[in-house]
Amino acid sequence: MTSSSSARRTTIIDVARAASVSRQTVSNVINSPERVAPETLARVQAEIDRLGFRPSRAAQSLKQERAGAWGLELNSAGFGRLGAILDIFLIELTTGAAERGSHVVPFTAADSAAPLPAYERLVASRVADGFVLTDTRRDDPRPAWLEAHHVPYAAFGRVWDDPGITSWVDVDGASGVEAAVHHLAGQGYERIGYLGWPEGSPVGDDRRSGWVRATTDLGLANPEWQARSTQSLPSACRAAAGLLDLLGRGAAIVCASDTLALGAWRVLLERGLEPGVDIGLVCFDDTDIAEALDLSSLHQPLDRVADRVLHLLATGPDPRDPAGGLLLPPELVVRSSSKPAGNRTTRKEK
Amino acid sequence: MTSSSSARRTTIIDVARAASVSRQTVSNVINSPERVAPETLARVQAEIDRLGFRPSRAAQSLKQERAGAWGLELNSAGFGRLGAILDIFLIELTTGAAERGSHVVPFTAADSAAPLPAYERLVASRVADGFVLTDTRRDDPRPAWLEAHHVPYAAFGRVWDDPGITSWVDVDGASGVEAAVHHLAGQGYERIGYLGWPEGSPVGDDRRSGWVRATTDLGLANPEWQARSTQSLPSACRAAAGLLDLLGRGAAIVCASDTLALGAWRVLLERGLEPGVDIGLVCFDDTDIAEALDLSSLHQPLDRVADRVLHLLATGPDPRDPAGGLLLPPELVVRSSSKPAGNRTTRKEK
DNA sequence: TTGTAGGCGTTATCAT
DNA sequence: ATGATAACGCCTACAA
Repeated sequence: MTSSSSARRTTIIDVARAASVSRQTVSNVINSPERVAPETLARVQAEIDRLGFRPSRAAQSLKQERAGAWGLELNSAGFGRLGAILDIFLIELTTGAAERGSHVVPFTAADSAAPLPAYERLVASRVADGFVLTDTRRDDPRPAWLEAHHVPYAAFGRVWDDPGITSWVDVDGASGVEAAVHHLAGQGYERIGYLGWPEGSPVGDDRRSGWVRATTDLGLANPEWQARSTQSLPSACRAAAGLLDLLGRGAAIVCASDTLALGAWRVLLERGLEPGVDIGLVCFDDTDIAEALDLSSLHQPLDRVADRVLHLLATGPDPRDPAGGLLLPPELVVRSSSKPAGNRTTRKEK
Repeated sequence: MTSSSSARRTTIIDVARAASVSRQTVSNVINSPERVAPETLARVQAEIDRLGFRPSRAAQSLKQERAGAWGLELNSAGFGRLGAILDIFLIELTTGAAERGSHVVPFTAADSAAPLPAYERLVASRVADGFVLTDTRRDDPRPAWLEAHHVPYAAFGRVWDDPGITSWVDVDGASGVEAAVHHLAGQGYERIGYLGWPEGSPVGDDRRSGWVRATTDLGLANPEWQARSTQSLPSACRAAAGLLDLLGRGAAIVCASDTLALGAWRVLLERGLEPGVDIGLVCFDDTDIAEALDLSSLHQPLDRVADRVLHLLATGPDPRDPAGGLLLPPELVVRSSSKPAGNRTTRKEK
């Protein structure tokens, strides 16, 4: 960095002087160009460009009584990192906010189990006009608090506690898994198992329900063909091994996450089976791992989620959408791990 | 979200009225408590707490002519995501900034190859007082531009072009790899190879130099025992396979990244070799993958990097540090992939 | 120790 | 079409 300089940035007054108009006219050129004579407009605009003038955000905020920023709690799940999904979501959100003339202000709560003080600070100091919530959970204290304090918010993830709340967007895990199952069935697989998380997680249960629905619809249902595992690799390997014992070769597995898929992938390797040849594999969340392992996976449309969240923040919940928030379907990215089942007769040549 | 309310937030005047003092006294209570009579202080403080008053950030910024925020370009490498390192760095930076009364303002450049307009906007509108740079590269236009415009900045990553610039912090890749080699040698490994990136990347070359130095120091040097690969898994697998052919069982490999390690890990599995038993493995960047695969890896001290970056921003480059920025050593996290070489005689029982 | 005055840069309102 | 005035909330300097 450099010595903090003395050179004051140019203000609206500098522009006004340079263009020989009042500062109000400069303001009009920026905010209501239609009220300014074309000739004046051009002259002032030229000075604005020449001097590189931009209104001070602080002065605007003060005058307009809005910060022009949305707060985003990082680490609201308490993992100390965003993870592959929120990582990308943050970028989409930041870009989308900029397109709408706003900023994103990330913050962390000292105690992720009791985050409200952090929200309160930002509201009280008027740093954020509202919030984007992520990692919503059952008994999440945030929506109720924000409602009570009349603070705008929109959630990436369902607001579970109150069906009356519609200011959320989520990815439709059930329909995603459903699509994956249909895809695998279309590739010729007839035994399609599910490797998911332990019961009780809303996201996990949602995804599993897609497997139940799709296999039932297709007449391929078998409640035995599933296993549950936490997000640790050893656990995933154990679960995948058990599931593979049940399913046998020529079957397919849909995994609730890429970590689970990594476990399954490892077991396949240990057994000399090749994904997409001996066993079909599709996982959720199109992360680095899925890409690296060339696994078919369900890609979350995070750009659209971010767009919708910003829209909700800007306009409030859509009254045409009274029954609930918006569910966006993930997109299946087909890679080599779900090649047509016919391929499995051909042995791999590596 | 809720209807944007009419309830105006409490201001310093509300507090002044409630406590029957002038607004100036309230200001003093907050900014110079020592100049206020204890009794008055308590009374005013009580009202501040009761009303939940916090100074408006916009008004403060306007008056103090500083935004109280540091800009952070997301996606400056153009990948569309932060990645495992910047993900955590962002959280550390956000937390550290909050401790110092500032915020982090993330932003993206429309064209990550020509990011300066985005920086210029933030400076001109006084949204950010300075910037944290990441993904610094050779011929990076940002440091020079920021210097020229007297905008404070500090980089996570060396500023390569100008050795006179000392406002950066980086992780010492060379010494990290060196430590890894010494660790492996201490575990009894005698053939220690290196799986790195193609020549020409500053970060990669730096890490490789640690391998050269350590193996030379230990008398274990063999320039043949290395392979180069891009960050794609197939490429990593090919390179790892070739390296393993050279090294044979009982050797160890240090990898420049976790993706490369994933490739090596895969090849081991395919050959029925177990990491930490038949082949020692250490990788850089202690990411999810390293954790999931139980690989020993070099953990970057991102909390300290963030702390130092914020310190640099607050105070300017340290004049006691005229020779360059600060290199922090990564910490070796030992997991099962670098168990003592003696273990390799015992066959795995799984 | 406390209070008063002025201004940071902008925009809305109301004149001209 | 353009300009003057006031106000957003706070803080620094100075006055009492």
